[in-house]
Amino acid sequence: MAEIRIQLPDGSTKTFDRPVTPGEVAASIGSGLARAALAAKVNGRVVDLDHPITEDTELEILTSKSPEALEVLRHSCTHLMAQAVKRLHPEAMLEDGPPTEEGFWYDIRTDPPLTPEDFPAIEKEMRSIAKEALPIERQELSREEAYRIFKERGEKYKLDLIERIPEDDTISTYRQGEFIDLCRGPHVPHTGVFKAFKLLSVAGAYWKGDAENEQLCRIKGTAFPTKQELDAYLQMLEEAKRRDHRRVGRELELFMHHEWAPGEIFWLPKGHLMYRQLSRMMSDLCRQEGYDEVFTPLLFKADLFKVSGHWEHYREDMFLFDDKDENQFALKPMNCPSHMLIFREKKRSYRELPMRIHDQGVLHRNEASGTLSGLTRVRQFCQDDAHIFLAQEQIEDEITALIGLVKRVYDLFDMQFSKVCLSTRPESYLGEKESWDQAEKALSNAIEKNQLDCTINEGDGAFYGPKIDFIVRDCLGREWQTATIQLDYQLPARFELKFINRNNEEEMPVVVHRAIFGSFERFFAILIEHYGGNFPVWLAPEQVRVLTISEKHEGYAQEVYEQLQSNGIRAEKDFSAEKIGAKIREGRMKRVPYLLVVGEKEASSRTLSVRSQQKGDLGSMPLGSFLEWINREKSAVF
RNA sequence: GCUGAUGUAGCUCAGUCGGUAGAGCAGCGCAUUCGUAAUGCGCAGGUCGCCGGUUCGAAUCCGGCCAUCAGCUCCA
Repeated sequence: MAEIRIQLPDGSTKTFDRPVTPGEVAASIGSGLARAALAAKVNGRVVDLDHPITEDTELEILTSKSPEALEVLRHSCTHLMAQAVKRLHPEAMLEDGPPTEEGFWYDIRTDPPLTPEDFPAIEKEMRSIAKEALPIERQELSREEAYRIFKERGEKYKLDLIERIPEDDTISTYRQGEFIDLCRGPHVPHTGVFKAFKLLSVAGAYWKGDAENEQLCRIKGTAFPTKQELDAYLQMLEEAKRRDHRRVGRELELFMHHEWAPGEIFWLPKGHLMYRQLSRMMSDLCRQEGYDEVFTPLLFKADLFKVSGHWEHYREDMFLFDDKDENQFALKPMNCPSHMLIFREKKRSYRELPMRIHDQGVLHRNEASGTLSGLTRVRQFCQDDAHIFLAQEQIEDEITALIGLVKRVYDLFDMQFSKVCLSTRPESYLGEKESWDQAEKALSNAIEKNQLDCTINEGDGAFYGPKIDFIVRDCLGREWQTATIQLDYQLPARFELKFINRNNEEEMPVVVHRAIFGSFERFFAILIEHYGGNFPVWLAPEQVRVLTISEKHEGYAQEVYEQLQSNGIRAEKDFSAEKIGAKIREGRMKRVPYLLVVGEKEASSRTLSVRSQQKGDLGSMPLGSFLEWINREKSAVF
């Protein structure tokens, strides 16, 4: 028999005179490695440790330190959990359980549904299975055999999964003790490797992601190679909760909700001030970028939406009602139709293009009650919305500039996109295939020019045009769409828009829908979590707080306070009878960027002791120097 | 909208077996005048989400509704 040469990552080679498994290779290198091994990478593919190697290969033994092994560990942990659930609830039916970025989940049908109260028992059973150190064995089998096994076990969801496996794919199962699961693997070698896992939540999930189907229990959990890593992760989750915009919003009195206005926001003085700052910043920016700002009606006769297509495609999400004369009215869910009317109001020339209209108007969408959440999903909101009317050949330059603008704005807040997606022509689309191709090309060229790392969502565009979406994460890792750039051939056609081109002919413009923040509400939420409430000075509702050591210094402190006020600084004062430690604590908890301590020393030398929220005690300085300092920070954006 | 959970003072949360409501913080008052994350004492504060039912009696048990939370479907 020919020798098998196995090349290891350090460049060394091992030869064997018979087929081997990665586990055996690991053992031949050292018993420590064999113990630490969770999986292996053979010619770049992650496989089980008992995967047979019959020819020359490149091999890497994966231990808990590699990200691929972590994924395998978590995937295997779904089986551990499923086995535990089956032991405790033999009637449970399993669907699917993949690893995720932060852990794993498994969709399971039980009757009654599982609740968090079941977690301790399941975790206990999981620990006991881990203790049993059951070997995990792969078996490849025929479709019929697989079908028979899961039919016998009453696993109807597994049968459906088998039917959905493509013809020529290998079907495999993994067995550990009495438990068997349909799975392509790979998996860890035995259940003894699980040292640190935790079940986190349970929620409903529609079977096959279809709202028409029954719901299964999605149990989410996470697993790590060591207890320390698990604890660190759980602590990180706790800290993320402290940054949650709903919590910070309440603590800092930025906004509130009331059960009589579900999905709507009461902006309290401090939050409203910040909202206005953001709004003003965006208005200024848009003006600089050649946009004209407008404000348009909130309430329209249904006729408008019949023309725009919203009546047909969006009515379910709109607030509708009749006036006294029984005309049907709707609150606008988007600004685009009004902007079409503005464009159409008079004859337009090619000289006006690109014509850019910015609108921060109030929008209402009747979102399903279960989707509402804090500031991220609301029923009334404003966007930094704009529509750009342009000629087909202007698309690429305009989009290139737009992407640049989006990047500039997010840089300003030190924010990064977790994803940028280009969504292309869907199966059912409107307009000419040629103009779609051209538009998609223009978008991808613009993306390239801006060196954006972009995922292509084939066929995921809107029916009216392709689009680029910008996604950011909140503190809990959930993804939200914020900025968006969408091309539209549909609305110009429906509203019969035209302009007179260079050749004195009528030509239809293309419309670009774009938003940079997306909605102010959602962007606000993400900003809060991004900064953890520690806003930059230009945005902070209270920029400075003057604290007195004792009431003897109130005279001077008042003078300082008035000077700050007259210099346009948003200052507050705390002249209460508390000790300075308590006042500092209070000011820190309210995230005031600068606390100015005024006592005997400061009063006699006419200075201030400055304490920065970010940098701590900065020592004392004259008021003039502080004003200079804070004004520089304040103008960081404007 | 769907599944599950939750709803007690402004906030965070106790409240056992069904017997009529409790803490800390915040607030208010008084004392303290203090040097960089909590001074002390006192007072006040509740239609136990709402409606109905069971019961001699309901925060507690049952039903309906509302809201919130975790997800799902959908979306900025």
